[in-house]
Amino acid sequence: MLSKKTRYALKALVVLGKHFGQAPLQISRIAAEENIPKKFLEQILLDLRNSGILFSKKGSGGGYGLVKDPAEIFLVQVLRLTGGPVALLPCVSLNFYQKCDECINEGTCGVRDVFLDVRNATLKVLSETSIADIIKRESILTNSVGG
Amino acid sequence: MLSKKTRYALKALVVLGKHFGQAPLQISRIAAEENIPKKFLEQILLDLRNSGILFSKKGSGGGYGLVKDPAEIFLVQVLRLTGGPVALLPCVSLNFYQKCDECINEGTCGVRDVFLDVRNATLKVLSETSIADIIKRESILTNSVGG
DNA sequence: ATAAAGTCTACTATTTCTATATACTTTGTA
DNA sequence: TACAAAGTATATAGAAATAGTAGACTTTAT
Repeated sequence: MLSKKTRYALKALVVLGKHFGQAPLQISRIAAEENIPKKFLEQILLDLRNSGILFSKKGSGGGYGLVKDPAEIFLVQVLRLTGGPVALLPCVSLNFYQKCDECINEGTCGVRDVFLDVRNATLKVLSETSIADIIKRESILTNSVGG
Repeated sequence: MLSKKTRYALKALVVLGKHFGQAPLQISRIAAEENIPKKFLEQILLDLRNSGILFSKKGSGGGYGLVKDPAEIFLVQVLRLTGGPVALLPCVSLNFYQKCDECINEGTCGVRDVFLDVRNATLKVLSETSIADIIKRESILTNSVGG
């Protein structure tokens, strides 16, 4: 499962994506709009800023905005920045690799081999989908409900 | 990430799969072979027995064995029995569905929509792969290293 | 009878996650 | 220039999940 941190980050980026190119948005506004605890969101957005995908502006009229076009922010990146797991086993992770404590021979481990396939399948979706795609999907879902 | 419980369960089932049709295997032997804490493994195997995929035999000469052919035990099932997550979001899980606390409209949530795709991709691999497949992969990996 | 195995329940320790608190800095504007 | 609006930074607390351990009990083969 994704952590709440990752989920909140995705939701916030979607909101920010909808306002790309406009004036920065305040944390409190995003928090209210997406039902996210404000103080928690502060930390998350700060992280995202420090990793370079958001800019911020202090003081009155300040807030956060996307540095890049939402079409260029892919979900893998967000998961990785917020520490969310892509792989289901540490020994199969590209960015957070760790040997499994109990494992005797990683090179011949059949379990590992299958979860490499799982990781690749997951990664394909997450690395092909951007924040802009999520926004598109939302508008499709909204319109198809409406009529 | 999979829990250790799930990992240990998979490893144990692979060992048991290799001995399918033969005399039952002792917990202590599986634990030793796979570097799994014995007491922890006891609980896990007991769970798997109570859910019907293993049989057990008490007393001297006792132990555990697979009820079904390893070719008929698929990884999805093991993950679900051991509580491991398949979906990355609760609102997208088939067997452990939960509404996301913060979510305002599930039906039009773009994040959810993407993670439905992710779930389907993952599920495809996990529901097509059996314990027997893992054993096959292991022998392929072992032989390709050997020569 | 005894020893080898599994059964069952409870408990504890550790870690990770989620959230909150507090004090500080920058910036716009009255 | 004071003040308020915003983000910055770090620490800490609380909660939940995970991992592992302990101990007493039951069944079965010899």
